[in-house]
Amino acid sequence: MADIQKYFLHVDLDAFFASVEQLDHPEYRGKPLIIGGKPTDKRSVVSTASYEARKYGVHSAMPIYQAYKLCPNGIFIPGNMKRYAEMSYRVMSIFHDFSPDVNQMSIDEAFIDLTGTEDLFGKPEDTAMKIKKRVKEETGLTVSCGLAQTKYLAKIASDINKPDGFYFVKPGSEQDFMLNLPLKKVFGVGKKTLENLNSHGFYTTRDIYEKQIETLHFLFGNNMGSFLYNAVRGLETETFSGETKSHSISAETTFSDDIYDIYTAETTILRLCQGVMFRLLKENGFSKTVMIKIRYEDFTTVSIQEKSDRNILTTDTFYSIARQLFEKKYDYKRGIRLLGVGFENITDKEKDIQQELFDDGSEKKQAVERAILKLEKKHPEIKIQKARLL
DNA sequence: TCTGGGGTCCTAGGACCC
DNA sequence: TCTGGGGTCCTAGGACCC
Repeated sequence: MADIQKYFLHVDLDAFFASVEQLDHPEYRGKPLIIGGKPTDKRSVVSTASYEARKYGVHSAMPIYQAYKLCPNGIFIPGNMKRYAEMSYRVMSIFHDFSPDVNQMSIDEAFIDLTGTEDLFGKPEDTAMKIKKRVKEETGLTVSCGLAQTKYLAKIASDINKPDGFYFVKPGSEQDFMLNLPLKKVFGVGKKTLENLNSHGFYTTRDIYEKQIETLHFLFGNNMGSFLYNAVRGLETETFSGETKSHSISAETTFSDDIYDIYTAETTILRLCQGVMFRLLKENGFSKTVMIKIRYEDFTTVSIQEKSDRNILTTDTFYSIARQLFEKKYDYKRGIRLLGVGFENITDKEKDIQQELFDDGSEKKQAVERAILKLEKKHPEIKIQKARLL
């Protein structure tokens, strides 16, 4: 039997937050709509811009005040995550009707494994069309799809014909596809890597293709070198291979004006700790590692983490460690722009039971108490009490 | 015109051990 | 007393993505 042809569809909701708002508010339709904050917000950035707003040059991650300059007649709103999550759920549910293997990557995108679904739904490119149609009919939203034999190529392909787009990287055309792709569209090549590539005379994917792997290793390191070597040949498979090694939960906040007083800093840390602790409990996670992050007025960012010998189970403990770390790290002469806290290396309950057996304090405490009992039996004249009861 | 918030992964250096 | 070479683990910082 020949190898089964694998097919992955990457589906991306077009200008998701803005599109939901335009659905919910007819008065926003056909107008430049910017989700992110009010034009007067000092340090907000654009979360999503409607396609009408993009015509003015507004795009994601742009400071709001800059978007306002480019598009003073735009409608600026803060957004409503609860509503977007609800719509996202509805769309993802549709995907599940077409494959048991749906891999949600974020609120607005997912991979759907269409391998072996031909008997049920027909050719994968037809299935892609059916999915687009159903999403449109049932939610009013449009999606852009990329179809390919690897997730990596499907991901890049979904970006080719946005919005309401579809692109199929046909089996056998993978390398051609990559060699015709602008370098900045290569997923995983960001601003810094692009600059680095340019500085070594690489301006196209073909420039990379023409070099030996040893050269790429030497110039960009083994990892990046191999990644680039494979990517331009359409052979990259590591990027979305799954199996995340670690998990973390964090929260951070940027102050509208830099702060200089410890009291505000500590109050903020407490508030952030409460939120993060709540989220950890909600997902039944356990963590021993607390992290805090400080961004100073000049945008330099430092962080420090500490692994405790037991799981952090209460906000009190979490906060007390976070505050200690803050005091240890904080350079008190400098203004603070951002504070963040988080848990790292989160594990689930089952996995953690093993560790609990030997480093949860309860065993030690028990051992100590047993020792005390023994001692008291032997020497009835000695009375041992906990320090706090004396 | 100074640059959000929530994540994951990679790298480089130091500690520690053999 | 001037010193090798791995291997592994940990930490801080940074690149990248949505």
